[in-house]
Amino acid sequence: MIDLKDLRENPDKYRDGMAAKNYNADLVDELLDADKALRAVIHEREQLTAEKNKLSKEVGQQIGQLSKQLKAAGDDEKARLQTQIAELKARPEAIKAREQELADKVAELTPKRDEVWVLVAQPPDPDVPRGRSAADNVELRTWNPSWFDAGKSFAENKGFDPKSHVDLMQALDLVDFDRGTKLSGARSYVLKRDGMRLHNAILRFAFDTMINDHGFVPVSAPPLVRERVLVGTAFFPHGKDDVYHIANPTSDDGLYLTGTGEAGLMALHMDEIVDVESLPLRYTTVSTCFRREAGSAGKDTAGLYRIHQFDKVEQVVICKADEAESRAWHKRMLGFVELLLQALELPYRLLQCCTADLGPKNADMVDIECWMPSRGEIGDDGVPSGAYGETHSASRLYDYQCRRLNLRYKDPETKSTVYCHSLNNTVAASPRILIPIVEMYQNADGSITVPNALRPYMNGVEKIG
RNA sequence: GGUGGGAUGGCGGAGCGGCUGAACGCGCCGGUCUUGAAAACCGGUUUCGGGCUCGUCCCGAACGUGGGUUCGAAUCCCACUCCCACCGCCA
Repeated sequence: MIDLKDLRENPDKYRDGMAAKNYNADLVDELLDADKALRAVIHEREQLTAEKNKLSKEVGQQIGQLSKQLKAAGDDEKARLQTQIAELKARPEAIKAREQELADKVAELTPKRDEVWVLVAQPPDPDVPRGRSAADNVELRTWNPSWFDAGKSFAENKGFDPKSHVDLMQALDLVDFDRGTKLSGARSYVLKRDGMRLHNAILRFAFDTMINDHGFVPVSAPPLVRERVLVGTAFFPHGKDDVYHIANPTSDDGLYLTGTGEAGLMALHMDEIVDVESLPLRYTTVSTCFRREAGSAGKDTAGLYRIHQFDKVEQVVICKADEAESRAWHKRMLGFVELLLQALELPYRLLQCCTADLGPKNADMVDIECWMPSRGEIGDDGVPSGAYGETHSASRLYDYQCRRLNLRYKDPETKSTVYCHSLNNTVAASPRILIPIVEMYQNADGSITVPNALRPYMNGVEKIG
């Protein structure tokens, strides 16, 4: 949700922001018009109400007195009192009629304004590269473990051609797609044996680093939430198609399954004025995430890349409304993930998302992509080139989300209540991250070496298969 | 699924037609006292909207949300949303 005051003062910033994100910029002017119309009506009504109140104070008590007298009065006095009361009542009653008209108008115009308001996106920051599509994202930097030279092919690095995670894991009975589909349809899977253990190991490792190394507060929040939560966290209305709605044939509890732990973590303090001393709030959670993947039909249908349900360790930071602090946290949160991926010795790159790839709520977003040998173009020899695949996404939202969530703190300097800033980033999403792990750690014989960092979480197992 | 109770400021909690933007307590801020602190005492401390002579300024509105009654509603009536308790059912 954007700041309407700022919109009135800098409409071009929002028009341009919408255009940069490939959204309909006309919505900005629709919002301006709706805002203007509503305010005009509110202003007139408020003035009338004020006048009415003033009159009440002046003549209201008199009317009360006269009404009492009327009851006790004799016939001749009755007529006089009645006239007097009628005269006194005339003005407030005239106001009332007009006031009612205006109140009706407010009731009509407010939802109209709100409907457009939630659709206007946060403008991208000026330093975010402008682009037309994800193809215009900019690589910031890459990292590779000592044993992997990114300039060479997988075979040149390891002495054999890579198998895909699907082939590797199926051969070792770590995953069962057929039975997953039997139970839950397309994009479903069953993890088994050390496949399930590896999945758990990465989640536990990621969760632990956030708690033990970076001081985040571990949380378990409901993944089943009210609509209010998803509107507040800005997943609705834009992303409504991608969310599962839970309902019975006979009743609808109005609950939705969250697509990320971010929703629950951010909504924890919805409608609160948090103590400024408690900021920045740093939360981490591990939760199952549900996504309908509407609109991605036919994309990444094979394997564990794009699935309806997965588990994710997520980090969020809620801090003071300070751009420098917000930006610093963004960098730090990316750093936490880099440490994790380096501990896992997975090649990755940081990708600055361009304006077109941002999503409505973000001012800035940096993705982290891990190298996945099975992705990319398939060569003449039938071997895929390998490619980076998105595993993490770090968003900087300023107060856009907290404004919707009505999440504020009292600034001791200015003594005013201000909306917090919020940020979020993946720590580890599995099983997607099993793809680079399994594929990078595969051996010529089809076995999979367990990354050092995960062995404590696998009861010391060093190799699968 | 059934039956009750409730929703008031940062928090707790009064008020139950005009004197209430709202008692009282806690918290917080400032002051007095003190070498300093605590205690005590005194004063202050809601949010939202609008205005311009942008000032620690003026005006207005708001007691879950929306409507109604009334000259006047936190207070009465209706609907909705949410919370709580008990019973049943399930674990």
